[in-house]
Amino acid sequence: METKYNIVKQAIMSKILDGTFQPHQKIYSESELMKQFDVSRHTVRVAIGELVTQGWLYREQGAGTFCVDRSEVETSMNASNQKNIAIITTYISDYIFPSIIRGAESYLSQHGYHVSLFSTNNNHENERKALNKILTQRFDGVIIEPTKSALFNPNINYYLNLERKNIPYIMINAFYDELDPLSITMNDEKGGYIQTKHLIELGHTNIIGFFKTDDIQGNKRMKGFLQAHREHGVFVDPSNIVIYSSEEKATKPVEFLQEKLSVGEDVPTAIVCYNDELAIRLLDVIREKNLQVPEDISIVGFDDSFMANATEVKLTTIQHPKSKMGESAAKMILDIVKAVTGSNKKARDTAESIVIDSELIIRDSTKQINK
Amino acid sequence: METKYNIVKQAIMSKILDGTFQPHQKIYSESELMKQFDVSRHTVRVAIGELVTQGWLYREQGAGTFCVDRSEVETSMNASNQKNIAIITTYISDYIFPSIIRGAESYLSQHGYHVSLFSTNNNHENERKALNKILTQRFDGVIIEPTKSALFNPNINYYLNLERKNIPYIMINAFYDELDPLSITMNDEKGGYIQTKHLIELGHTNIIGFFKTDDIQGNKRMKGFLQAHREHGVFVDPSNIVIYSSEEKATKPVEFLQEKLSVGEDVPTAIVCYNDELAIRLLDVIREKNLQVPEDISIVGFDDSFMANATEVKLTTIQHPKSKMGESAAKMILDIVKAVTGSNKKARDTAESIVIDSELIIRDSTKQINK
DNA sequence: TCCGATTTGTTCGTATGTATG
DNA sequence: GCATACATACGAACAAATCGG
Repeated sequence: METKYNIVKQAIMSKILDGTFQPHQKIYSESELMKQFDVSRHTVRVAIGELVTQGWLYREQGAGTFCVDRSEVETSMNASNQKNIAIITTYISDYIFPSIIRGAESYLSQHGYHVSLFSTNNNHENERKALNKILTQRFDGVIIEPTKSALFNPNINYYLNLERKNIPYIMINAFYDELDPLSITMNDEKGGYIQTKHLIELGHTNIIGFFKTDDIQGNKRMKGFLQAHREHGVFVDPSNIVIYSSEEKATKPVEFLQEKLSVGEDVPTAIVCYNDELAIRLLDVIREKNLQVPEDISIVGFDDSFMANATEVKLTTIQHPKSKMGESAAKMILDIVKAVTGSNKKARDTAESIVIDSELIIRDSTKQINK
Repeated sequence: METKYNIVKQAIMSKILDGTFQPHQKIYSESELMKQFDVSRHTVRVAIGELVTQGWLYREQGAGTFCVDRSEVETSMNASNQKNIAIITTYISDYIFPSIIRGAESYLSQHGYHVSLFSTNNNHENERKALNKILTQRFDGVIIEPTKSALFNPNINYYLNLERKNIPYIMINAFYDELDPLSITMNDEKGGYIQTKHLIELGHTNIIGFFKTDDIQGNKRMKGFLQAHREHGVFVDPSNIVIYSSEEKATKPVEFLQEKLSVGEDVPTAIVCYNDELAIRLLDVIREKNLQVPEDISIVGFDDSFMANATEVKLTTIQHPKSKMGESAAKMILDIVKAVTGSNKKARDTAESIVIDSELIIRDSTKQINK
């Protein structure tokens, strides 16, 4: 027990225990300790190394070696360092979510984290169950795609509980306004705006807009839709705005368009869709009525999903980074997680929400109108 | 992560996990490792040091370094019934896998289990990493979609270690023959058979078959393709069979068909595709050549994916249960998990692999030929 | 019981890389 | 840009424990 590194180790221990080194305070540098004990750097490093693995100190390259706050250790130590990140999405298999999940999974697994998946099917009850499990078991962080973000969220308490338990979370695609969380979202208002602007500039004035309004995205896109009309001095026929909920997505817009195209008069020349999924659905309706896209009707999607390219008529749509967004979300949550566990408050405070700019991708489903 | 000591550390970890180093067995001496990795003793000691502090190895001066018996540690750890199921797939975001994952997630979360996701991108190295994590952390069961199932699998040892650790696993879509595991698969041979039979009965005799042959599914579908020809007395032109690997999937088949259609003579009248993804890709090629489906060329897909319905020409294809398969897999693994933990061996022994019958879905991409 | 070969433990010196402030 | 501090890596030496002959 009278090895040199053990002497150094014990000396440092004493200073921690007698309070000379307070939590988060920098201890002597390695070269300082070399002088004090007249030993080599290697010996000092062995001594400090053992104290680090035993959880008394932590090192920060370029800054120094610091004393750990034991009180914090016990709260986070309560579970084995499993390195788990949870992802809650509305749908796992549909649409753009698989890509988002893949992007996140790829980044997280590269950094040694597990990815646990929960899907809510856009249902608050399921969201509650998922949050319940996350609170019960051990997770280091959560990436959440909010369920029905435009409606009042009955699970607010669960989110507040996450905060109380020091489990960081971020939101993607949308966020609950009340919580003011860190988030990565699209600029949906601008998206709706440029969808519509594009059509107006092509000469369209009779444009139907379909918006899913239980998610906040739909509301914002509608806002952009209206703004584009206003700015270009085009009057919006109120009956040209169709709002629907997740539950109605397979029926209401389709039926509305069938009706509208059957009447034969006041037929719209263009359609703004909440997303590509709807656009594809409406494409079928248009085909049934023996109309051509884009000759008879122009149509704009949103999200640039795989669907936009799978059809014969390649969709004009708004770009969505998908797997890149998943990756960004993963990076953001890991940065925060490390800041929390590493008792380095700085990164947490400097983290900022990201709003991704919306850009139009022009393909073959929109066309200049010649009246 | 690419530090020398980390390389050595990971290498030793692998040998522990794949069973090369048995509990209490002596591992290579420091000087041995120095030679093997061509590093200094210091580096070797750092690597071993970390593994010792992490509880994988223990050192005895004068004797050597030994492997810790994890089973002793884990039986006590076992108490924390975390209820985790891991799913390893080749791709998370592509094609039919999201649906499979959703089916499994839905069933498992309803039964109080977590779902952790791993994707291999059809790469053995990534598969190894995933298995590594599953062996290291605590999982109750694993659902695996094999990576390149037709090729020799270098990770067999990891699977055997799963068995040794009493972590049950099942395979979906395909399986490694050597392991003879419980599995849920399609009847791929019949699938290829009825794809082809359908075309032959429509009068086609000049049929190209595209098969991805690094997965076992492709080999079986090709077998069915050949059998259908044989049974109907139709000669197969060897140049009409195109095999490709995952890496070539975006290029080789497309280029082959472009070439074939350019020649102008001996143009095929029908195409059998390994899956819908390829069918859609080839549909574009056919369009470029100003040919019509199904008037000029009939085409049959496989899997009945979302793509089969997204295009203007709805694909004739083979039905795949997708989310139902995920659900079945989830049910099967839970049954086994419960049997193992409940020390009720019966259910485990009675569990049987499922082969799902293949059925043809006839849509608009195939047509009677009139010569 | 002792010897010698092997193996891990401790310590020093040196050099270069990288992050921080 | 610069000094400081930690991170990785090589080389060398001697000490202490183990084990087979």
